[in-house]
This record gives sequence, C-alpha cells and structure tokens, in this order.
Amino acid sequence: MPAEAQRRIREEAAAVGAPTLTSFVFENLRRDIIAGIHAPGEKLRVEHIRAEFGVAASTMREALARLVSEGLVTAEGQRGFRVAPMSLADLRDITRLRLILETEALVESIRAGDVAWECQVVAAIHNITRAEERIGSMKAEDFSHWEECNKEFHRALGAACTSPRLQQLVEILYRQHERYRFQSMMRSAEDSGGTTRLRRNVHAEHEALMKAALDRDEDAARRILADHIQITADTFERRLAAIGEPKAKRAGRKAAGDSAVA
Amino acid sequence: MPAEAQRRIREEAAAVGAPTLTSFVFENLRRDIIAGIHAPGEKLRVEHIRAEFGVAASTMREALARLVSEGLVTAEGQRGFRVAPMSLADLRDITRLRLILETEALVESIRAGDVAWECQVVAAIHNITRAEERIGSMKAEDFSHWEECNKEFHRALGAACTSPRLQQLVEILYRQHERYRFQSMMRSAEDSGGTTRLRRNVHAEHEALMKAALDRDEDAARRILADHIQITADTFERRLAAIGEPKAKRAGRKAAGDSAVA
DNA sequence: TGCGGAGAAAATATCGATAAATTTTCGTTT
DNA sequence: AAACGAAAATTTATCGATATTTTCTCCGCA
Repeated sequence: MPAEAQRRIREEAAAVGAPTLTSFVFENLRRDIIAGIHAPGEKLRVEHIRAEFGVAASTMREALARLVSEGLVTAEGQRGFRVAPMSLADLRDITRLRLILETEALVESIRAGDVAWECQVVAAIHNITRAEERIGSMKAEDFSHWEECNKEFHRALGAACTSPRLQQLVEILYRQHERYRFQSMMRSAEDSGGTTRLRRNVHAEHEALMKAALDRDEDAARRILADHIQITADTFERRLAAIGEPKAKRAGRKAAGDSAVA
Repeated sequence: MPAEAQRRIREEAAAVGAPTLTSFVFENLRRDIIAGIHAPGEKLRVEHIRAEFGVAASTMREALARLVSEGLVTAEGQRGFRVAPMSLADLRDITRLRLILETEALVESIRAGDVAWECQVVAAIHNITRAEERIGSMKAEDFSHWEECNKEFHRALGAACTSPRLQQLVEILYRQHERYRFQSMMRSAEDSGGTTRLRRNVHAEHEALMKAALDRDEDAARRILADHIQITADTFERRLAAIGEPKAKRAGRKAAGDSAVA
C-alpha cells in the first residue's frame, strides 16, 4: 500500500507547512542524523530510506543532495550516500571555523545593530534564564528546550550582521556542531544515570556576552564569545574522548564501518 | 531522437571522465552561469535545459540542487530555479568573506606548510609569470589562461591549510567571485575594443605575496593578501558600475528581470 | 588453503510519464 | 476601459520502472 504511506507523509508535510515534500524529507532526515539515529559513517541506501519515508527515489535523492551541501551527508559518485563521519579532528575543524565566523558576525552585529537587535538579545537571554530555572528538574525535555534557547541566543547575537553569506555559514556550522552537542549530551546523560547537569558557569558567560554586546565593546565581546565556543568544544571533546567509541544507535545490517569519535 | 542526444551526452561525459551524468551536467551548467550565458536572475526552466542537455528532469534537478548549494542558483519551493542575482552588495559580501577566510587559510598554510607546499607556490607563480608574458598578445584565450593560473596560485597559497572546511569554503567563494571576474573582464574587453589589459601591478603583488609566504611572515602575508583581494574587488566594482546595467548575453524570451550590477 | 574470476544479487543513477501547482490567456461584468 | 475571475497552458514536483554499476558469492584452480 504505497498510496497509504504517501498520503500520510503528504498530510504530515502539509501540517508542518513544508513547501515541498523534498524539503520535508530533508528536514526530517537532518533531525535524525543530528540525533544520531543514523550513525556517523552509516550507509544511506536510497532504496531503503526512500521506502521508510514513503517517497520516490528521486525525491529522496534530492533531499540527500541538500544534506550533502550542509555537510551532514557525503556522496561519492556511483557509490551512493553515507552519513558524514564524526571525529575529533572534525569537531576541531568545526570549532575553528565557528571561532572565526561567529566572532566576525558578532562584531558586525555590534556595529550595525539597532535597538530592535538589542531587544532580541535581551529577550533571548531572558528565555535562557527561565529555561535554566526549569532545568533543575533534570528532565531530558527541559534540557533539549534549553538547547533550543541557547541556539536562539547565539542566532540573536549575530542577527544584525549585514552579510547574508556570513549568517548562512554560521547557521550551517552550528548545525554541524549540533551533532556533537547531541552526542555529548547523550553520553553525559548515560554517565549520570539518565539526568543531565549544566556544565560550568555557562550562565555567567552568556551574561558577560550580552553585556559586552550591549555596551558595544567589540573586543571584549569577541574575546568572550571565542572563549565560550572554545570551552564548549573542549568540554564536548573531553566527554566524547572519555567514553570512547560511539555506539550505533540502531545498527543497520552491518556495523557502521570506520567512523569514530576517538 | 532522444536516444541520439542521450548517447552524445553520455559519450562526452565519459570522455571528460565525469563519474556521473549529473556531475557532468552540473559542471557544464556552472561554467555557463559563470560565463554569463545564463544571465543573473534568469529563470531556469527545468524542462528547457533538461532538453538542451538531453537528460531527464530528475537528473537536471539534482544538478540544479548542487548549484544551489554553491550559491550560483537559487530555488524557491514550488516556484522553480533561477540564476542567482548579481549586485554590488553581493560582490561586497563575497569580498568580505574572502578577506576573512582566505587570509586565515593563508596564515594556516604558512604555519603548517612544508617544502612541498613551497614548491607548489613557487611553481604556480612561475606559471603566472609565463602567462603574463604571453598576455601581451591580447588574445582572449591567453587572458583566460592567465585567469586559470591566477586561480591556481591562490589555491596553492592555501593548499597547506589543515582545515578541509576552510579550503572548501574558500573554493566556493572563489567560484562565486569568478562570475564577477568574468563580467568585469568582458566589460573591459568591450571598452578597449576586444582586447584585454592587465590592470595595475598584479605581478608585483603576487611576488610580494610569495615572498612573505616563503619567509613565513604571517602578518605581512595576511596584509598583502587582504589588500590584493580588496583592490581586485574595487577594480571590478568600478568597472561594473562605470558601464552600468549588464546585458543579458543571450536574452531568453523575456528580459531577465530585476537583477543588475548597479 | 588461498587466490582469482565468472555470475548473481543488490544498489545506484537515470529515464519517461503523471499529478499538482503555477502563470497566462481571455472572456465577462461593472 | 479596467478589473475580476475562470479556464487553458506551461511548469514544477513527484512517481514507478529500467538500465548500469558495484558488491557479494561461490566455485574452480594453483
């Protein structure tokens, strides 16, 4: 009954307001990859996921092509697609570029930002503060909500930047980084028996960042953001390295090859 | 006779050694866009180019998706594809990012580069020198060869950089920039009656750049490269602005809408 | 036992056709 | 004559099926 699955997908896509089936599939698969449902390095057999999503091969293929452009999937001509591998080197690479680009976007925002931008930033940090209060409950849901707020705060910081390309690159890098963020969180949760703790004084860093931004202190803001990004990455690195090999969440027929965080 | 066109395309693709029909179409269309054969903002009707290339719609579509990820084509859900517009603001945006990223890549190369890297750089500049000698003949072909050498030189400078992402971004930005480069060259050629002259002392800049790189003088190299990129962009900007509206090279049925270098 | 290659199985890339949306055309009404 | 809206025509997005390539398997041979 392909018509069945097809109708379901189509309805779901329409419900979310996806302009196109392809973009719906794209978003979903992206989420799955970030969440580690497809392990790094795992082969993505078009025929399989195509069936899973209930769409045609060419639709699936186009969604995959988009993921390739986001760096979450790799493609080798005539040899299909696979989930982009993860590695410490890769995390460092992402971090390095985030350092360069996000600080640049922030500085530009500080120069060009108007009051509306300031409001965005203040609102975002307020949101985080609230989320942090709730996080005491240690529920995974609250934590992922905090993640969302954190993401929004970072976006707000660079929102006044006038370069569309710069913003886009920052966005893409953040998404790639999110995969590591997610892994790190999972590991941490496993370690502490299902709950998650906020590491170090993230809140203070955010406050300082906001203050520098509102004071239009470019140098301070740049420095603080750089430290923030670097420290975050270091934390992840330690966590991932400490626990060692990642386990494939839902092992396909054969284990996912060579990819490893190690 | 679709089988005819199909066979021809396939042979041609095989001859160039393209791993896939899609990638062949992708490369060709990219060249066409950079060369202005498809004007900025022009609508790319899948059905048309599909027929022109002699491939199926889904193949064409995948090639277009890749071009979207390179920023040379834009796509709006349910409303098809069009050539990415060009504008002064866009040129400035590209330039800004090139300034950030290429200098970073260069500095990294200087830190990490070994003798093999030095050789690449020296070889590349020698190549340019030879090309510059030939350029006296004022033939368009020689000029485009010089362009190729110039591109190679820039690539060589960043080749020792250890960040794959950084290299990739630099590459993509250079390609986007190439479109402006090409336009600028065409205008210049029209103005001077079909021939092209080398502007200013590019050669001296290249020499200085190489020297700083080989001396491992990060600061000097960064400064020179930044100036080099900025000056190049300024030159293009002046040329394009001076001559005004771009003319669609091969006007489709209707003029290509709003896009303009102005 | 281990190597190499023919053949089968699976997966990829590509095609031609269809359904859904867009844009255009053209007649009608105020 | 302008504006509106419905039907036609074009175009996009999607599908199901096919041809080609890669991968796996298994058998013969040194």
